[in-house]
Amino acid sequence: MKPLYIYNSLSRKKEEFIPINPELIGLYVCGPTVYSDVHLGNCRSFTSFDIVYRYLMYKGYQVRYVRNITDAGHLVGDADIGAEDKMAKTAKALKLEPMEVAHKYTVGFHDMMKKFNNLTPTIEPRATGHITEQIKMIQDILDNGYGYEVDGSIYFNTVKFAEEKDVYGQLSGRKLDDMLAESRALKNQSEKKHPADFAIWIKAEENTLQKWDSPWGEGLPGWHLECSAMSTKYLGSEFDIHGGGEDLKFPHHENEIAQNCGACGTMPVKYWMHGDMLLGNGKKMSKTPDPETGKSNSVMPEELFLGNNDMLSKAFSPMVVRFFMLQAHYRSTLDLSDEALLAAEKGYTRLMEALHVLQDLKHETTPKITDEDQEINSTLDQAFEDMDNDFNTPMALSRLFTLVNKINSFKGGHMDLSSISKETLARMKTTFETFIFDIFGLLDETQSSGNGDGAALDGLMELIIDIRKEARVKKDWGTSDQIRDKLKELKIQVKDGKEGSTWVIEK
RNA sequence: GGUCGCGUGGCCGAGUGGCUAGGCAGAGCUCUGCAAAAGCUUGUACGGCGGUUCGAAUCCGUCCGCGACCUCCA
Repeated sequence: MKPLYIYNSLSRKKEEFIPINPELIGLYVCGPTVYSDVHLGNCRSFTSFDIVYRYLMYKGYQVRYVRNITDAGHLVGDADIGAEDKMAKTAKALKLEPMEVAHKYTVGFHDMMKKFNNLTPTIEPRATGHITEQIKMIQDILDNGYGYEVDGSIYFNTVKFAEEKDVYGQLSGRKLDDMLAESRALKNQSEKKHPADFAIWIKAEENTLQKWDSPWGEGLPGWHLECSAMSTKYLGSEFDIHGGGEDLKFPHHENEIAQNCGACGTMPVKYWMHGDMLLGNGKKMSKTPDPETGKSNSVMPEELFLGNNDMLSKAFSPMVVRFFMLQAHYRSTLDLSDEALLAAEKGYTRLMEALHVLQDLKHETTPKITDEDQEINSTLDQAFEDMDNDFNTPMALSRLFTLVNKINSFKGGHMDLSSISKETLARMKTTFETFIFDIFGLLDETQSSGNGDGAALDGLMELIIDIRKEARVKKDWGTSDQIRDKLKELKIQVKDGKEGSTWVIEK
C-alpha cells in the first residue's frame, strides 16, 4: 500500500498515516447539535470527512467511523451555568419535548446526508444515550484531581491540568498565560476559579428540561464531554483520526483533549483533522445573524436544491453541490456563489457524460504498449497520489478531466482507440468508476433510469431520435430541427455524434 | 488587542524554488445541412515594495487588504 499523508493540526504538518491498529482504523468526527436544521456549511464539513472515510476504505482499511449526535448539554451563549441549553431553547420555542426536537433535527440531518450521498457512520452515538459514560468520565477526572465541585456543578481545572500536563493549548496554539490576561471571560458572574476552566457537569435549575441524576445531584453534562466519553467508549483512549470543523478547534477540541487526558492520562488522538469553512458573501457561513445586517448568511441546502435563495439564479442538485465542494481542498475556505455553482454544474455534467462515453468505448485489437498507454496510466496513478497527499480532491479531479479530454477524443475519432491497449482501457473504466462513485461519492444524476418513468422516457427518446434520424436521412431538416428545438425547450439536449445521436437532460 | 490563516488570469480554485493544474466563461479553427456537443489552438495570473537565489507566485522581511478563532456554530 502506498503511504497516505495527512495534515495533522496538532503538529501543523503533513505526516504519514500509520494506524495504531492496521486491522481497524478509528475515526471520530464531531456531529451536529440537533437543535436546528443543518446549513450548507455543516454539510461541507461532513462531506469532507465522508471523503476521508471513503478513501480509507478504498485503501483497504476497515474503519470504525463514529460521528456523534449532540442532543444535550450544548448551552446558548458563553456562560457555563445558568444559561439556556440549545435543545431546551428550541423545545420551548416550538412547544416540544427536547427529545422531539432532537428527533426532528436528527431525521432532517440524516435526510440531508443521504441527499449528499454521505455514507452513514458505523456508529452514531448520542449524548443523552451516554450519560453513564459521561458521569464515569467526570468521576475519573475528579479522581485524578483535575476537577472541582462548586454547588452541584463540576468544573474542569484547566489551570492545574495545564501546569501538570503541558498539553493544554497545543492544538489551538493558545497559551494559558494569555488566556489569564483575557478579561472578557470574566464578564459573567462565575463560580469558576479561572476563566479557562469549563463546566463538565452543570447543576440543574428548577426549569431545566433535560436533567439526570448523578453523584453530585441532578444536572446535565457539559458540552465537549460527550465527545470525550463516546470516543473513548467506542474507539478507546487512544485512536487514529479525529475530525471536525476549524471552528471547533478551540475551545471544543482543546477541551476534549484535556478531558480525555485528564481522565485517562493519554493523548487521545494521533491525527487531528480540521476542515475549513464554507463562506457566504466572503464570511463564514453561520446560523447566527450578522449583528449589523441582522441577517444570517447561511444557505440552507433545501434552498439550493429548490433555487429559492436570493444569491442563486436557479436550483442546483445535491451532486452538483458535492462536485463543487470536491473542487476545493477541505483545508481551504470555499466561497459559495451562483457563478461558481454554475461552473460546477457544467463540470459535473461533463464528467458524468465522459463516464458514459468511456463505458461504451470498446476495442478488440491489442496493440503494443504505446506512449499513450503510459500517459494514461501515469495520470491514473497521479490521481491516487493526489488523494494520498492529504486527500487532495481538486487535484485528483483535474487528473480525471485530463482523461475526459482523451475519452472524448477517442469517441470523436480525434484519437485512435487502438493506440492504447485493452488493459489500459479497462483500467481507465474501473478507475473512473472507483473515483467517481466510491471515492468521490458522486451519484449519476444524468441517468434517467432507475424507475418506471425513466424506462419509459428512455424508450420514448429512442423512438424520437429514430424518427429524427429518418428525417435527416431524407434531408428533411424542418422536421429534424423541429424535434431538436422542441426537445431543447423541454430541457433535453440532443447531441449529434459520429455514431448517431445521444441525448441528455439539461439541469 | 492576542493567535492563526489567506490574497493566484473575467469567475471558482489547485500548486509551491526552475516543468501545462483543472472547471467555467471569452476568442479563433475543425467537424456539422445549420446548430449544439466534441476536439484543436489561444491567457505574458500569482496584493504592493524590498531581500535571499543562477532562478520566487513559491523562501525571508515589510506594508496593504481580507478572514477565522479568542463567545454558540462544521
